[in-house]
Amino acid sequence: MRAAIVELGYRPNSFARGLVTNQSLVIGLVLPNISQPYYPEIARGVEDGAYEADYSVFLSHTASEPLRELRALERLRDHRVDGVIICNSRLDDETLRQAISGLSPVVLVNRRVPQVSSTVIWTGYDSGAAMAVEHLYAIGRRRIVYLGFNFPNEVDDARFRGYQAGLERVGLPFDEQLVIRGGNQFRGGFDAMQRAHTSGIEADALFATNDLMAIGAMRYALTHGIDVPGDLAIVGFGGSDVSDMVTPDLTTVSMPLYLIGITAMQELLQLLNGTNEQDRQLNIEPELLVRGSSVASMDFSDLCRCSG
Amino acid sequence: MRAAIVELGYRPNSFARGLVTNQSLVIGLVLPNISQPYYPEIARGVEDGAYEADYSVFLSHTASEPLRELRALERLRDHRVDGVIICNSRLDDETLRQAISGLSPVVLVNRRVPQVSSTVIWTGYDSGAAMAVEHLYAIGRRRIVYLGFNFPNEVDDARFRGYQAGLERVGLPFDEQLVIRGGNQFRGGFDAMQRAHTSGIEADALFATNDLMAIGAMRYALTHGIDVPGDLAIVGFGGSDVSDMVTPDLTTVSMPLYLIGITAMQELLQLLNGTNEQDRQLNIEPELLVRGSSVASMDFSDLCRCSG
DNA sequence: CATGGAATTGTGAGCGCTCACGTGAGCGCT
DNA sequence: AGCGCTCACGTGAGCGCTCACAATTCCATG
Repeated sequence: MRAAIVELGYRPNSFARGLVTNQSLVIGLVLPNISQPYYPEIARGVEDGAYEADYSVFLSHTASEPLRELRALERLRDHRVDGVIICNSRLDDETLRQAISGLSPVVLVNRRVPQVSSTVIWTGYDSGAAMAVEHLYAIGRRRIVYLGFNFPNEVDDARFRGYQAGLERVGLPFDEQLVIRGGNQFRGGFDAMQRAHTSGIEADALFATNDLMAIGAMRYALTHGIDVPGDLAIVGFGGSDVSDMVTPDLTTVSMPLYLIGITAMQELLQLLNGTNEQDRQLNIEPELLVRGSSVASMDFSDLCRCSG
Repeated sequence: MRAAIVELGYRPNSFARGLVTNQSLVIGLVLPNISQPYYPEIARGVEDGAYEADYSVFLSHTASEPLRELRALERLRDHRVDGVIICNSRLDDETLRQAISGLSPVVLVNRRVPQVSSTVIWTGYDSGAAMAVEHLYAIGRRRIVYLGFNFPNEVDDARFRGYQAGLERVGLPFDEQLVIRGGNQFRGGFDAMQRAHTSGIEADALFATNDLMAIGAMRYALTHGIDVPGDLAIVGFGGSDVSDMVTPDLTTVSMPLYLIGITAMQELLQLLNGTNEQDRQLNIEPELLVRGSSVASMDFSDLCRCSG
């Protein structure tokens, strides 16, 4: 009998099974842009966690458009997914609250919504930024620039608060003039640095809200006679792969993205099993990788983390 | 009546519908590693194509393990997906042939399997590599190193053949001594370049089989008194984001990854509609981005492609 | 040897949909 | 008015599974 099942290649029909059990063994992963840094690594964590637990994952890319995110969520509901992980939702609180309500177990990554029952995974953006400031202080820097986004963003705000908190902790005054802003890519960092430089800003360190902007700023500095880290120590945020391919290597606050992904998945599974109560909030702490852009160069091979 | 449907929030049950229609409006995307460069961009193309056509996509990451790929394919079959896109399959011909046979419409990306009915999307690795060689020849270089993988790989082979073809086309002799190999990451390129340098290789140009290795080699060169592009012109392959964040910017053969993804999806949709016959093979040609690592530096702002 | 209870096997309803079919209304024509 | 036609609508079977319950088997015990 059992042998016959194998021999005839019988495979249960998931539609029929789902129809009666009302579960699909599928979860949905919603993120703004799968081809932006960070997200692939989170997705990998989610995928690995799901694979272990015999779940499959729907990938929904929203192109950072709220409307598309909403449609994606609807589609997931129509497909009767068992749960959903939403990264950096672009929906406003009210819309998100409504969309979630029909979806049962939901894990939110890097987004907090009041009065919604869902687990939240939050990365220590604030503490990471404070860490960067303390590091720069520890190596003797006293005038630390904050390079942030030139548009409103919850995550950039959190890092900015962390920057301020870090200054306070080491006893440095906050100076509005040391805050510069630009687009969230390489070019944004380059241009912001250029404006700051030509307007004669006085600084000996720079903390950027993400790695690309830090690299852009570093590029400007190096091509305009500013030595890094001699004249200007630079720290980025993200821990992206690029950060150790530039010269000098970029000191960066590294987020454990894979861990975030797999944790989100595990939390979801526990919600599915009923092992966990709702409304948990988990903080995942980043880590400071000290490299050549903040500390005078050592032997290259000691710094290189690539395994080849 | 129609109003009542909307008002009561009725949504058809996809299980029941699937049970009778035998289609799921879902396709599977199988790839070795979602967090490696290139794949996210392909995935984005696939997702966008699917979204337009009201399809959802299952993401299956195989961690480059054949066994896991096989299990992923089985799971997709169990979920009754309507079609599958497989990128760079790690399965051997026979296993892949069997796995595919139960899956109906399949689009293979960067993998050709004899005697299997499936559409194949193939990137012009060979022609792209030849393009790189011709470019290096055009700027006066005559001793062009090939930096490849130190393990067997179909795609690296194709680029190597292209390199040889390029040499032949411009009338340069192939020299075994100019072929160096290493691991497929930054460190692999760095180390291979180091070995070549210490063993006293004579060369004025280098073509690497991917961007990371090219950047590794460039890093070694720059930190050991070899001027790039003065003494050594370097061309990479891939067109990854990193390539224009290093100094100097890396000349690279850029693959239209998004196009590959969306084309794969469109081919699959046509297979699903029966609009297309099986066994098509599509070639997608790469493009050479000439930048600072092969051509003496111009004003930086002209070279920067970032929009910020 | 009879009998109770556990273990195994068998049966059928129903999950929510689609699709084929049957019924009846509606229409234009003679 | 009567006929034949089309079209709208209602009805019911069946997709393949699970789960509750009935039927049967089997063994251990009095």
